[in-house]
Amino acid sequence: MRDDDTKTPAANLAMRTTASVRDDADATHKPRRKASIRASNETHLLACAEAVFAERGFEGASTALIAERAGLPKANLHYYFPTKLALYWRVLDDLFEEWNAAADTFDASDDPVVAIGGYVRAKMELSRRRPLGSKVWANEIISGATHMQDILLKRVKPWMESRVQLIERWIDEGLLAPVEPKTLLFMIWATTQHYADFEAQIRALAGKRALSAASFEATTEEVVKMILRASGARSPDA
Amino acid sequence: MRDDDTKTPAANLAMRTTASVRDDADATHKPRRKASIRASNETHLLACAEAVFAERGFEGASTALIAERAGLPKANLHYYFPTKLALYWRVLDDLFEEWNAAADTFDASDDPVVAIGGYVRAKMELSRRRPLGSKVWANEIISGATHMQDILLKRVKPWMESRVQLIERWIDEGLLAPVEPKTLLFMIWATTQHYADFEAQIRALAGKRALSAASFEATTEEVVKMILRASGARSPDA
DNA sequence: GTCTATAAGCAGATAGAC
DNA sequence: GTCTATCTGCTTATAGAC
Repeated sequence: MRDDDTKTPAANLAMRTTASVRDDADATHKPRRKASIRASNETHLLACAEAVFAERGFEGASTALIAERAGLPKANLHYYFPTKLALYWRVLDDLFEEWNAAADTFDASDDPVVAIGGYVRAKMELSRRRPLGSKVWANEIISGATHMQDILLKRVKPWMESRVQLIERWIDEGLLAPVEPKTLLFMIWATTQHYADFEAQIRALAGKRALSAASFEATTEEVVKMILRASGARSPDA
Repeated sequence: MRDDDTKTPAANLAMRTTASVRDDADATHKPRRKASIRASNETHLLACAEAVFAERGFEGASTALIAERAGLPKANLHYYFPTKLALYWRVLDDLFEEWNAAADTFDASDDPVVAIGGYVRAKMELSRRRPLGSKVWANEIISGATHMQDILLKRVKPWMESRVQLIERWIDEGLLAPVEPKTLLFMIWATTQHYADFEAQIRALAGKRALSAASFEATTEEVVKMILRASGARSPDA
């Protein structure tokens, strides 16, 4: 009944939303309580797993440490997630959902200044709100992205290709400088994710205050300005 | 006699250059041969260690795997490097030396177009030539930079602070847009290192040809152009 | 300087009582 | 659904013959 835990992240995406309500048809209150215990423990374990995978990578993370952080015996972790890999896949799934939500902001407007600016802000906000998730993603890619080929090829690549066409259209319309679209997208990803992934370096070099709420917002606007300048974006004439 | 292997990376920097010639005063040829065997084995082990640390992070890497890649018994690895941590520190040391060499290009000219453009090219070239090293560095920072505090605080921070002053001077002279200097430096690091660290993602999204020599050179010039535009750099009037 | 054998401990995963 | 005890194998590091 927990087959979904052993499938790849991409296969998992389709099934997961229905999983947490599968017992609700039952008449007694026991299944509902069980289901909510399950949901709450799974969520908690996923959050702790995200932190440990971020700090130590997949191979370096131990299920014992994840369970300890969650305040549960290691055997409970294996009750909810049969293998370390299944747990890891669930973490990657959740991260892609957030990535996907931010990606939507790219289509908020036909004005490249609004679209690109909004996307950069969304990615910066994601770095601020969920830096551990960004680190897990980065670790996975650095290690060769072996567990993410499905997500990259079936989800990220199609998104990128259609955004490349949109950028090329903007260039044709004279709303963007003649940039290589992929280079622009990579620059946006690299720069915004840097504030999550390289947090420790920024803290060491620029001091703790560099990551305070007010300072982070100012940095976000700096990044937006620089990316817009780099891309040569201008708003269409009204 | 191998005390240097157990010190921190920063302490190591000062001693290492003299270490490999310490037996040369000896009259017999034996010490020289021994020294060169040592040098060659150490170099080989360091290269293999860099690859394994890049793929799996510090905690995930095993000395057994490093030794196997080097074609040596594990005990030999421990003969040259007493602990896994000592080996890791030596790898980080070597990486910082390369980082430092690239950093020098920033001072090649008083013209911000030449200085910034040259630095971006040097960092891109480093990403192309030694992607594994960049990945080890990234892994270390993502994991909290616990083993790099010395290098960051004593070496990188002073360099950054003096470059920040240089950038502020350029802004005062009207040769750069009024950017936040640190944000510009972080954007340069993030964007250039992305081509090493996120190699697997680029390959999956843009295809293998994206990293061919000709294509990489074209991308480098794209990145240079975009960074220069982002910073609003212009050459001083002659 | 090389390498087999092994110590001491931690990893992922499971059995089975409660 | 929880948790102790345990299996099996891999981890870092060392001993000691050659």
